[in-house]
Amino acid sequence: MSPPTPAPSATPRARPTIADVAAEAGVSKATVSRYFNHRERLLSPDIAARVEAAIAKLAYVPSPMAQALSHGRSRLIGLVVADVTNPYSVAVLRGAEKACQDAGYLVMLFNLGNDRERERAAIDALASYQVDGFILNTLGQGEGQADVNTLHGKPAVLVDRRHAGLAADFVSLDNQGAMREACAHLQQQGWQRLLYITQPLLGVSSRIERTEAFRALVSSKRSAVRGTVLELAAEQGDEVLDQALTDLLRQARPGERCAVVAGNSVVTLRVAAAVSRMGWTFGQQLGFVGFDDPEWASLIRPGLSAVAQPTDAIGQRAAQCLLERINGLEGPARESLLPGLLVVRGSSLWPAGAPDPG
Amino acid sequence: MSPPTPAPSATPRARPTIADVAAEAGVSKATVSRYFNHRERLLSPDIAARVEAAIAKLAYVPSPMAQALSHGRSRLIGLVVADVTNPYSVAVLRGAEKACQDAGYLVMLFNLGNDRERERAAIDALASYQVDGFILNTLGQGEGQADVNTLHGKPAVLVDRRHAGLAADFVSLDNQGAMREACAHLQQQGWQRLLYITQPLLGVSSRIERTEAFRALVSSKRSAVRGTVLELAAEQGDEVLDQALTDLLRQARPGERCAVVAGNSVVTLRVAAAVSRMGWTFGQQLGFVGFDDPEWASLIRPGLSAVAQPTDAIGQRAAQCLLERINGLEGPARESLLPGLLVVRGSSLWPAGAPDPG
DNA sequence: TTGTAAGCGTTATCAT
DNA sequence: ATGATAACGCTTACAA
Repeated sequence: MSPPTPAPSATPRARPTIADVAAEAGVSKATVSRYFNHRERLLSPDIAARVEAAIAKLAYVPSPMAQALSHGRSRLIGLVVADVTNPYSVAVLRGAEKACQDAGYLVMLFNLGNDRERERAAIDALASYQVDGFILNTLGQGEGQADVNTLHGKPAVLVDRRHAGLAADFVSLDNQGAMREACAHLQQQGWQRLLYITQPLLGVSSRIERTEAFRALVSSKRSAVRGTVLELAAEQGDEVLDQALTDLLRQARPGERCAVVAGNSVVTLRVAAAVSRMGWTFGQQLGFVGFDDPEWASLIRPGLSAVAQPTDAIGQRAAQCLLERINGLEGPARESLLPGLLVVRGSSLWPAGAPDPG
Repeated sequence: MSPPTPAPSATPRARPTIADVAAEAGVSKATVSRYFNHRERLLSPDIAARVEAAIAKLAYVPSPMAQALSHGRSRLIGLVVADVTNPYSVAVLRGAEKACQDAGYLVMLFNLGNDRERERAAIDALASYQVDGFILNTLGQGEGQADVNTLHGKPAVLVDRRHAGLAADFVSLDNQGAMREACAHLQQQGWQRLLYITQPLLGVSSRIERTEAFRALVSSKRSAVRGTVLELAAEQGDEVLDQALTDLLRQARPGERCAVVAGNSVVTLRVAAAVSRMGWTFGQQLGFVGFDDPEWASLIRPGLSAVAQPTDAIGQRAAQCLLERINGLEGPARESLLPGLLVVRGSSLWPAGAPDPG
């Protein structure tokens, strides 16, 4: 309907600015800005309509960077991950990213590559982009440890790992409940001698909590099972693990059956390799339940039982918490402990033909 | 040494700006800016020293957003991933992210969640943040397909998947070479009847290239092996796969041994599950080589042979290409095809005790 | 209700 | 070699 309006500038390719829209609509820049920010409160319908038409015609989109510079909000969320290679982190990331996108935020990712010294640098870099908040799944240890000051006054939510000096919202698997479920299931199936294998604690809260929960369970008066803990470092050779498993069986009392609880899928992988090396079969010589439920858990005969983490929900909850804080919610740090799901497969079942556990 | 200098402003917590540094050093803002941008060319040593001291004292860090607004560069790289859940994508992401960080760039991540319609929205969102370039690992299909216009004049590099309408640098596994190596190995080990299983092609270039390479190999005059292709969709039930495998063996000529080549680790997972269902053993009833080398490949007895992708190198090369373009490199689109690494495990070895393949 | 003008923190073009 | 000053695209007092 309207005649084509050749842009006055020589380069019509550049993104239109708020000034272009203002000119097109015959109003001031402020009015266009108000169209986006305070439309209902203070803008007459006819002017609003003209602005809207101009915006549509020029396909104008506000520049978040300019908005950030002026207004101080960037619609950006900084996500710091200890290790993108870790499937758990990625799964959480996915949930968080989705929730953020739905709320109109973009996620800036920073991967620590497991280098704890880079944590502070990561946060500073993100902060320099005026991110509105942080989602942190990091070590929380070492030189560059994050503290309240580092966050430049922006809210943060911690995922999976608490930080000593940081009173922020915290979202994680209910480690204690998950451990209780795993051990109760093993015990009920007749596995009485348990070995919990974890990566080195190194101050990582989730590892510590799982280990403590395990210790509490096996040392409780009412508990019928015995238990030991093994910290297994990546640098340690397979002999260490093989030896530990051999010892486990050797030290069992007559008739006492042994099972391993793995602290996460990294450990699960090593245990599965070890069992393969020994020529054992899960559910026979050795029972097994692992934290995390990797896609290949059902491929290891006769299927690895696992406590699946609600990773997507954790990510979404983290994003939700953060967005609430960004929107001004005050109050003390909150804690969301989400329940795990015990997936029972062959590795933890009492073998058919064996004497009944009851 | 120097006496404490109480900040004149009431809020000493705010990040220092270039103006603060200028005041502290007793110079103009322009001089401070020059200290960062054209230090060597035009700045006297003594002034430079004063500026440097002020910067150190105030712990000043330039604001990338303001720089982006003014100068047009954001030191940001937009990374669009079809699916963060895909370990391949993540591995590449990791390599790219590392290279970008080393070059002083930050990575903004956008996950499509395999929704091809969101590709355009992702690029627009990233572009609105003035990203200096794009790394794209996407579908390149559907409504929101990226084209040159979408990129807002910013350079892009394509990873793993070509786009029809996009003449950008391209980095990927050498699919043809990898397929040749996989098939040659199988043939040499005596597997003569091959079934290539791929996810539905759907216009994805890597899938198409692998499939075409396979077809060319098995139909070549000099080839001693026969071959078939199966497109297996996620929606299709396991019966389809089980039937295909059963047919494969049934249709083999007497003495002809059958093997599967899997197009990626998703397919590998399904094939491994199927073989487990049938009670077969890899390397016996069925030979196997898969594209991608997931961490659990060695756990499936007797070990799954695989063509490992140089994911880290692919990511780094992608970042390198992009940074070169950002720094002004002109010229036609380049192609980097990186070689895969054949990892031989039991699944593709001629079983001991079987008649010699030679 | 709408317009004017002063920032936000940089960089770049002028002068000097 | 250094200092004003005008952008960059937007928001928001303050005026009208």
